[in-house]
Amino acid sequence: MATFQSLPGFREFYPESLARRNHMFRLWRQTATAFGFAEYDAPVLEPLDLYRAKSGDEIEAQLFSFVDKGGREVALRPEMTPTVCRMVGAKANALKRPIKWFSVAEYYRYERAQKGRERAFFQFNADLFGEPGPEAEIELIALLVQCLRAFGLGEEDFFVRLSDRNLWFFYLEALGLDDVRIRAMLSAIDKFEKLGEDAFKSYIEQFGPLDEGIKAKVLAFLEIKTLADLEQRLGSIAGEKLAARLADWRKLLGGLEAMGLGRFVEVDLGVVRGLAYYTGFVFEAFDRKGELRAIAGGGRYNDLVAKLGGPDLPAVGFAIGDVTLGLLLEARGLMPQLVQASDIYCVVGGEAERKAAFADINALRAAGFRTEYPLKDVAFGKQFKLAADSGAKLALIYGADELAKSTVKIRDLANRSEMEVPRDQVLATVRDFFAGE
RNA sequence: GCGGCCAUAGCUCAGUUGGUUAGAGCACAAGAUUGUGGAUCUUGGGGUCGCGGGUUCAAAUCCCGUUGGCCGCCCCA
Repeated sequence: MATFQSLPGFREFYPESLARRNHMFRLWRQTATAFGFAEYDAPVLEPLDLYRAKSGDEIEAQLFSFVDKGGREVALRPEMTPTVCRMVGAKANALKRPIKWFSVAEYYRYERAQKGRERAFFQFNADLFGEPGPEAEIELIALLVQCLRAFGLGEEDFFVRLSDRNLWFFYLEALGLDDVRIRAMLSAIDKFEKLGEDAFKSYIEQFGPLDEGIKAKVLAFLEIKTLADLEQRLGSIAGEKLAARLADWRKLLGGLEAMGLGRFVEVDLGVVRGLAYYTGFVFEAFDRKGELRAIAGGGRYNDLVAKLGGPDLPAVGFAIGDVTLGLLLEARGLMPQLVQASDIYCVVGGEAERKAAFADINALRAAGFRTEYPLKDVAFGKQFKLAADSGAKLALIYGADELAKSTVKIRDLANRSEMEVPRDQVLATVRDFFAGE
């Protein structure tokens, strides 16, 4: 038992788990690149004020923050959004629109670790700046869906819940609620699933009694499951803002439908997303069985770039975490067993044969073939077992017989066939073999 | 930050009402096996029983504290 343990919520990645992590990173990068997003990176340590400015003082309790030796208040980044807003804001005028960026990075939050939640975790982050219309949401939700489908997850495994803070705002406004009550209502709606209908009804009266008719209308709004439902509910309510919003909804869902992704997206106005700075569409991805916490979340944040000192720049973004997605992939058997398989295993007889093998081993490795050999003398029989264990496709046999003839025996470990080639043709023969694979 | 359950080998676990030197399977290593395969058999290494204190002639076992894990609450950017 180790005297020194790793800190709570911080994971150590042994080769097998690092391979799984890299598997995720690889598919995320591949997918984002295919969507035309460019990768960037940024500092792990930031001024504490960056997060205070974005999320308020309460955020500090959830941060790994401290005073550095220069007396600066700093924090390990808990998310990428403020950083990327600063970066984009600083060069907004020089960047081609739309700005489509992504990153894969580690984040740190001082929270109690739970299933699906660690104190240090990785996120895939994608953001699109400079496009105010729902075209941006189409692009991002399509990317989100594809980032999950790339692992082999299907519509039976996950779905995206789509909501809209603007729609709520305009709707509640049309129902006659003032600004303060609208905000209270949004926070209540966020808790609706947990509270249940009765607790919800009393919760929303914390700023005073509320007309039963309004309560009923809010609850009915939460029932909405499709665009047709939404159009029907809003049909009786006049208002330019609501009409424009409805047009955006049609465009967004129509676009996703046209991409063939309609079956992955559900209208669910119960999604409001926390304290957030979100200003329009918001969305979250969940596993279908509802066993895990959110796989991904995001939305529009049109005010944040300006709030952090940049120009007015509309933006939409989302993040996928590695922890919950990892759990889902494990549960669905979609996390491949990524063993480090060799290409070639060299079976060596003794010291003289080893020296002969070394020259070839180095040449094979320089040519990019993953080549292994026993570091110390091992019985021949055991070496073939080691060769099989290594996952190598070929065994190169350097024995006394071969050395005498200046040849090497090459064994195809899959079909157990063997051939003998002159030493100077080993590399060429191996190249041919792997080229033909 | 709050509450519940848990902690024995790298992993999964056994360990009787407190009683000799804490065990098994898997994994790892060596041998059987000096030229051909994921097998088998034999052997071996590996433990401050999470850590600290207490009760006792005697503690893996009982008590207290602490650290860590899992689950839930708060939060979830």
